[in-house]
Amino acid sequence: MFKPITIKDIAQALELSPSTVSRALSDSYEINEETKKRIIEYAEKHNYRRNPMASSLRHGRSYSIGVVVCEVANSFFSQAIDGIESVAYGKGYHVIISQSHDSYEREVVNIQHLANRAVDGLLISMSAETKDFSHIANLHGHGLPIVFFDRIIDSFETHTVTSNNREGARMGTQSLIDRGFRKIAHLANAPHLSITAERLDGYKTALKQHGIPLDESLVRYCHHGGRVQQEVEDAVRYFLSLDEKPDAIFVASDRLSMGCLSAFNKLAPEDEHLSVAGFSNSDVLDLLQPGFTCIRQPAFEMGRVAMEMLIQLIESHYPVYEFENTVLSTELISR
Amino acid sequence: MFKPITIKDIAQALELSPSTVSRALSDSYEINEETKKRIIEYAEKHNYRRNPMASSLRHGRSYSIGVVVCEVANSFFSQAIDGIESVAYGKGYHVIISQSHDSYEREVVNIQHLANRAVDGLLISMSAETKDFSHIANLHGHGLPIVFFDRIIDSFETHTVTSNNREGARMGTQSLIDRGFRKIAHLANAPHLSITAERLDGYKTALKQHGIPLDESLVRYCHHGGRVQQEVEDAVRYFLSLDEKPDAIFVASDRLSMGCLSAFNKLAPEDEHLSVAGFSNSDVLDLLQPGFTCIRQPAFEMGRVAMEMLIQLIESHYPVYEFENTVLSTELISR
DNA sequence: CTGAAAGCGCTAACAA
DNA sequence: TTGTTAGCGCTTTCAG
Repeated sequence: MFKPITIKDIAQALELSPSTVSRALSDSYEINEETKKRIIEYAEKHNYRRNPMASSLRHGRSYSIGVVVCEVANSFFSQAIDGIESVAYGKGYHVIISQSHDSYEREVVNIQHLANRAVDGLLISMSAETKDFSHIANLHGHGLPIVFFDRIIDSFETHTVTSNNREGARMGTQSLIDRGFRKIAHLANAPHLSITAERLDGYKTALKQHGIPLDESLVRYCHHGGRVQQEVEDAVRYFLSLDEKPDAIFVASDRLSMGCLSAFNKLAPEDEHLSVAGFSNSDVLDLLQPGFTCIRQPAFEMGRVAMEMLIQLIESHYPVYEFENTVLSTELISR
Repeated sequence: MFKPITIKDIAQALELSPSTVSRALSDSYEINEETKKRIIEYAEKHNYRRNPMASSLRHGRSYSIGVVVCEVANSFFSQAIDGIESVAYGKGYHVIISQSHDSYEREVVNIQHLANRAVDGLLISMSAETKDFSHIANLHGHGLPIVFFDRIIDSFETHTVTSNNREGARMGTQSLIDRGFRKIAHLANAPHLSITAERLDGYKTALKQHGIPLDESLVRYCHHGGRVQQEVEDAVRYFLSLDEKPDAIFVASDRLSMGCLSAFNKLAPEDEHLSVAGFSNSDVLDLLQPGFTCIRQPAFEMGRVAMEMLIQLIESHYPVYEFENTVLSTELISR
């Protein structure tokens, strides 16, 4: 049905060889200006576009990269994707987004799908469920360039980009302490995510710095990262059921913050109040909950940096042995 | 660097011809079960994957489709994408998502980028800015299968999927009327979008049915679809400045609803109240604004149907001349 | 400055 | 049941 014009067609029409046309179209210096002009004009007139598949096959490169995130309907990730795209387009790369929905199984399928040469490299933020990394190890072992961002794993020798989760969590928790709260709960993400441990650590540090003893019963994990609202509700209900209720909560993520606020609205009695601070890149949350103090990650920047690192890996002609672990700083937005 | 195993490698190792291997791997009936087993085992052991580029080049098909939406960080579109993916994966298609950010220019670039054989077909929801369709007309004219969904244009002979915007808007407006409001404003999307006209129409119908005269000054458009918060604030400020302020607003979209609620929070005096109803597929909005009545579109279903139609176009061996304009129904969620 | 030819990996006639 | 061959569209030596 859809039969685009090829280099051969142009060559025939202009009575030249395909190689000449190819060269002219990539603006080779060894082609007569006159001829070049003729070719380019003809190509434009018949709106020729290079067949990317043939080109890729020839080069052994697809000029596209795969991004694996848990979901795109998430301010943090969509901002990161914008950052990725901003670099990718500039360097002539395509971006293929794929969502794991925080399911291990889907993550495996998607990565497999992307991997075999359909992409030149992978930008991965781990799913909340993933504990076994062999699907990635395999590809990485065969030399597929991979950069991890945000939810990283350190069992691989490669570049990573994260934000300063410890410091962010510390600042967030401290902001609650500064407002006079002492019984501060922590609503955490899935336990085996890198960000979960780091943020928990920051929370603990803040408590320690102010001589507040850590109460393990005030820390609750959400194994599905809040994707299942039920688990958030369970956690909030648990907090509300305690003899000594917490007077504030420090929440580990965007989605959890939303879940937490809405669960609280639903479960708590009218007159009950609870102060919440947490990680969030959501404008909506800002807008609708003016009192909400949040830790903002430089998501766009993170995407940008990750993509730049990936391109560096892809385009390097020698194997790379030195890896960077970039840590960007977070920002406290309090009101 | 990354050098995956090819059919030729397998053939060599097993002392067979590439074609035999190829056939075995696509489970051809004409290959000896014994040989087939050997080949498949070897392939699995060395985890062979078919090079999609070569395969595509050969078939003249990429088995991937492009999706063009304004943004993914939007409940409606991310749900629609989930619907699209659910069908696509089942049928062996890849989904390449690209965001126009409601900019005409980016839409043109993205579509160009996707079009030339990198994809077998396109699923498009128009950007708010787009008035000129020649970039699409061109491709469509050359036979590239295209299905429009949600924000459609009817200057093309092809399938479309929308929801019943008129009826949704009518129900939403009526719900406000039922609650006793008479001065109902309408915060509309960009004027040249199909959905804008339809929703405006539904709003008018509801007013008419209840004998409320239409006051044109109560209708305000957002030319950037609410992407620029300023324009939403301007509209809200305008409503608040009227001598006869509206007592309710019917809002045309997700993003506008958020913008509107937050602008109102920001601009209106404490004691001022305003009832809002509007189109929205956002869970967050539901959660944080319990009083918000919304019109929900079957986004997932819309994606599903659009993708099925597209596959039908792609896989049809004859030119298709009969086109369907599917309209799915919307749902009123009131509280 | 231009052309001929080979080959990226895969598949499908055609032959055997 | 298996092999041979040609070619998808593009690029790049190598040879004029």
